[in-house]
Amino acid sequence: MGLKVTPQRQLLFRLLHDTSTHPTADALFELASSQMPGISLRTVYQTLTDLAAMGELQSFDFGSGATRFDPNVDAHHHLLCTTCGDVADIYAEGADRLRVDDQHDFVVASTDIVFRGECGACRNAPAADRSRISTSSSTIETATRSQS
Amino acid sequence: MGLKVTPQRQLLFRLLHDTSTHPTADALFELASSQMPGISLRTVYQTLTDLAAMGELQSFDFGSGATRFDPNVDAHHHLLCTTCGDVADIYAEGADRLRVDDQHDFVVASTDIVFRGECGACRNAPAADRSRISTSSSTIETATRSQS
DNA sequence: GACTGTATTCGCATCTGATGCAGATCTACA
DNA sequence: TGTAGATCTGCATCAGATGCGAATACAGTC
Repeated sequence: MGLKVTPQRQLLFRLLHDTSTHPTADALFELASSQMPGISLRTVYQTLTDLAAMGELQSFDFGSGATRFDPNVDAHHHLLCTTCGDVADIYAEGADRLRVDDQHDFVVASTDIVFRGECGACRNAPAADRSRISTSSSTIETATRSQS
Repeated sequence: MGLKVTPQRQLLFRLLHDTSTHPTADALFELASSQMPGISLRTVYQTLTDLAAMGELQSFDFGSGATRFDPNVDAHHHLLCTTCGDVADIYAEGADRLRVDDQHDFVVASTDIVFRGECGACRNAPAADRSRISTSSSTIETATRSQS
């Protein structure tokens, strides 16, 4: 017995897979609300939590305060632009050769790698434009907060 | 003009450097309160924020919901035990050979690497002990919720 | 040692992200 | 179609974190 198919779940699943950003629950709620007025933020949280528990999503926290969700469940890593807050998936070269030295008695289950820096769009954008960028994507709100 | 030397700052600085764990603001507040009753949680947050801004501390968020602070400001990485929530510093072999492929137009400023898994203490601990320890990890709590 | 300007501390209010709960609603199966 | 049980929703609530203003304490000057 899997999860029941409800319009809310269908919508959220579709929205997640249609976006290349890594939206927060709140950003997803905004998106969903525009297509299904009345959907509850509580439902968004619940659905995301369920999907993550089922392994259909990965969830991350890049220190912005809000959890981000990623429908890409492959072993992959992330680029985080500290200017606009955008997150991109990446398969980093050399990641499989990382080692924890033996003096640490530790069994590694997974390895999270986050490259922080500046994306091309932000580097090329005039300073004046940057604020515009950071308010126009769905990840925005995180970006503006992190700059304060 | 640097920061003024106050007893609160001296205490917090000492506590941070005396501990090998990576305490949260709240944990540090508990510690500080035992040695300086009356110290304010607000002061702890303020001091940690100041020190981090000055580069005397690194702050991290491993997805537990609470920011952790680390007086080790060298370029280093972390082991996170998903059972007990403990964090250890590590200098991972191969980290300097990680590459972001050229197709990503991205300038890397820093690289965060977190190895998630189980520490020796938890692996060797009797099962009965684990539940006592395990309340601090958010990943666990997420997993258990999803089953309800 | 006393004085003074200013940084710091502290308590309270408040914000954001997230979750618990219970009643209303809806899905899926017989 | 009827029904059991899952799901949705709104509200209350929690934790971590921060803003603000008044009280306090530090550090430099005399």
